[in-house]
This record gives sequence, structure tokens and C-alpha cells, in this order.
Amino acid sequence: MDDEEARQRVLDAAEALFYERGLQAVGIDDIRAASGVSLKRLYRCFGSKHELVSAYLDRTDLRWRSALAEYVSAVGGDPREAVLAVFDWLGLWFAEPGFRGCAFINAHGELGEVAPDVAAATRRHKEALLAYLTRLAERACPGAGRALANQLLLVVDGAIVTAAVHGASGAAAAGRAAAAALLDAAEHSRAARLHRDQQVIRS
Amino acid sequence: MDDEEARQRVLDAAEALFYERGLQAVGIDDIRAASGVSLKRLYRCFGSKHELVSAYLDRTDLRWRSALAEYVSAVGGDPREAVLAVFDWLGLWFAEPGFRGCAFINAHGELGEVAPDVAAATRRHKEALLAYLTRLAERACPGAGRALANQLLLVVDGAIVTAAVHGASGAAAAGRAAAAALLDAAEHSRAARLHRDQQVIRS
DNA sequence: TTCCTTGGAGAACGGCGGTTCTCAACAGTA
DNA sequence: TACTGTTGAGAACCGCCGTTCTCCAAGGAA
Repeated sequence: MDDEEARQRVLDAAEALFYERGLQAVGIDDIRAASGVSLKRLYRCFGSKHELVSAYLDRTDLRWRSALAEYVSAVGGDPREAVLAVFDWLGLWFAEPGFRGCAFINAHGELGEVAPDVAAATRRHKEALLAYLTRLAERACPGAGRALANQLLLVVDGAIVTAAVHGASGAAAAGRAAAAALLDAAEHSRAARLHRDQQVIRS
Repeated sequence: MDDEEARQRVLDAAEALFYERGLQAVGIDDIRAASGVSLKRLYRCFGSKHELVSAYLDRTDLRWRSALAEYVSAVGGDPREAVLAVFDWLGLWFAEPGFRGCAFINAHGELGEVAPDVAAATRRHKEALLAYLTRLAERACPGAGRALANQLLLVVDGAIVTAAVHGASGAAAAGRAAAAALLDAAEHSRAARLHRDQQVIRS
């Protein structure tokens, strides 16, 4: 086993354990036992538990966002359907065995601003998600993407939290319905804005 | 100092520390030092750290929900304004110094289902909030309160999480705008339903 | 074979956690 | 005053944590 394979095995074990039990509740020795990597090599690869936590969060961010984007891009080009597909994907995720909410929200709730690295990683993750939602929203409703995406982000995070606390049932569907209503509202206000602008031009 | 006063002082200290730093990060000795209550009395009043955590969550639930309800009931009787006032109150809460998100979401994210008491308290809190939102939504949009409240809950929790991660700015306003759009959508579909029903009766 | 490096297993260390125990001080009472 | 029960301060206990260190086995090179 070379260092690269050890890194992956440690990260795999850390991901499973951190996500299931939280950051503070899993010890280095749990990760060592689950990964089969010796303590010495583990510390050579990661240096400290803090670094391992950061690596876990970084990899989770990448994997989570690319899984979402892949699903959404596969549903086709209709902008409105793309936004709604986000919630279909969330529904699939919520139903996975072992689902326990958003790794970042959980980590941030556990450590808060006391752990600046974790807080920063959480902010980066949510900002990237907001940027992605903004792209989707802008395509569905040009000119109102920013405001719509801010609202969609609330619905997404709310659905994740509700699914984690209450179990999967219904949160994704409620989120999808809310998103549809927000899309309609944004579309209506866009139409009203265009109408008003045209009147201004005519007058 | 009698036992009742000791209980309050311990709970006050526990509330501040647990909320700021998380459950596992604060030790019994921190609470003893902050409250000025001796270890012996502390254990006589609460028995264990678990019990203290439960008591902290219970009191937080009561205080949080009654503060919200008090604010909302003070804005007057208009049902739509009452729903929107929820987000005004959230905005005030987010701006408080030391705001760090929802104590229950944080606790649940930290310990998850590993701590059944904490998970149950979180579920109770969110169910009570949902029941309250359902009452408000039912008054604003009779017959569609249940579905609307499910969506509003997502927006509320999403706003809390976003405010905690990103700082207060904008989350409450975005939540208010989303809630207004959801109210409009529910009202429209109610009007459409009534219209359809009347046509059925006429035919 | 002999030497040297590498890696793994796990002991060791220093610190901190929740909880219990000891002991001295003190209040109330006869 | 002498006795009793209660209290608070903090030591003690036991176990866990992250991290480092020791020791030994294995394996390639000369």
C-alpha cells in the first residue's frame, strides 16, 4: 500500500465516521481501525486531525456538488425543470441509507466559529451552492436570478435540515412545490416589469 | 441560595455556554465556574450532563417559541402580515450579538441519532414550530394551511441556517420575500379551486 | 550473512472529561 | 458546649483523546 492509497482509505473511513457520528465523537483511533492504516502513516499523510477534517470537508464538497450538477444536467435543457430537478435529487439523497443531513451544517453547528477552518469551509460550500443555484435561476428567469437563487437556497437548506430531523418523508416534495411557486412568482414579477417598461417606452 | 435559584443559575450558564460552543465542547466544570454553583449541588439538581442538556433544550424551546408568538401576535390581526412577521422577528433574532443559529439544529447536527434525547427534543421543537406555522397559514389561507406551513418551515429553517453560516445579512429578507411569494401562490391556487368548484356547482 | 532503512503495532505521555469522594467549615439544636 | 447534618472546595478516580515514541520484524543492498 503506497501513501496515495492510504490517503484514500483514511479519507473513506473518516468520511463515513465523521458524517455518521460527528467530528468530535470520532477519535483518530477509530479512523485508524476502520481504514487499516497505521497511526504513523496516518500522521505522515495528514499531520493532524484538523487537517483530516479539512480534507474530509473539501472532498465532500466536491463530490456533493458534482453529483447534484450531474443529475440536474441529465434531466435536459429546460431551465425551469432544471431548478425543480434539484429537489428531485435531494429526494433521492434524503432516501439514501445513513442520510444524516448536510455535513457542513452539522460540522458548523457542532464547532461554530470556534473552528475557523470548518466555518470557512462551510461558507465556501454554501457560496458555491448559491452560485450554482444562481446560474440555474438566471437561466429560468433572466434578470431575477440572484434574488430567486437566494430564496431557493433557503428552501434547499431548509429541506435538508427538515429531512435530517424528521426523516426523509415530504421535505423534498415540499421543497419542490415551494420552488415551483417561487419560480412562478419570479416569472410573474418579470412579466410585470417588462410590461411596465414597455409602457414607459410607449409614453 | 436555595436549590431553585441554583437550578436557574446553572441553566443560565449552561444555556450561554452550550449555545456558544456546542454541547461536547463545554465541560461540567465550565458550567460550575460560570454559574458559581458547587459541583455537589449541581449534580443534586441535575443528576448528569445529559439531564442538564435536556433541561437546556426544553427551556430554550419554550422561550424561543413564546418570544416568536409574542412578537407575531403584537403585529395585529391581519393573517398575511402575521406570517410575514415571523421573518421580521427572525431578522431581529439574527442581528442579536452572539446569534449562532438554531440551538436544536446545532445540537442535532453535533450528536445526531446517537443521542436519542437530543434528537427527540429537536423533533418536538420543530413539530411545535410546524404546528404554529400551520395555525398562522391556515388563517391566511384556509384549506391550504398544512401544505403552506410545510413550505414555510423549510424557508424558516433555511433562513436560520443561512444566517448562522453567512452572517445575518439578507437571510431574513430573502425569507420574507419567499414567504410572500408562497402566500401569493397559495392564495391563487385557492381562488382557482374555489372558481372551479363554483363551475362544478353551476353545471 | 550483515547492515541499514522502512514500516507497523502499540505503549507512553500529558491533558481533559464526567463523576464521586474526602474533609474541613458551618448552621442549627439540645 | 457538644452533637448532628449539610455544604462547598477541590482532590481523586477512571477512562479517553491526540500525538509521539519505542521496539521489533521485514526486506533490500553489499
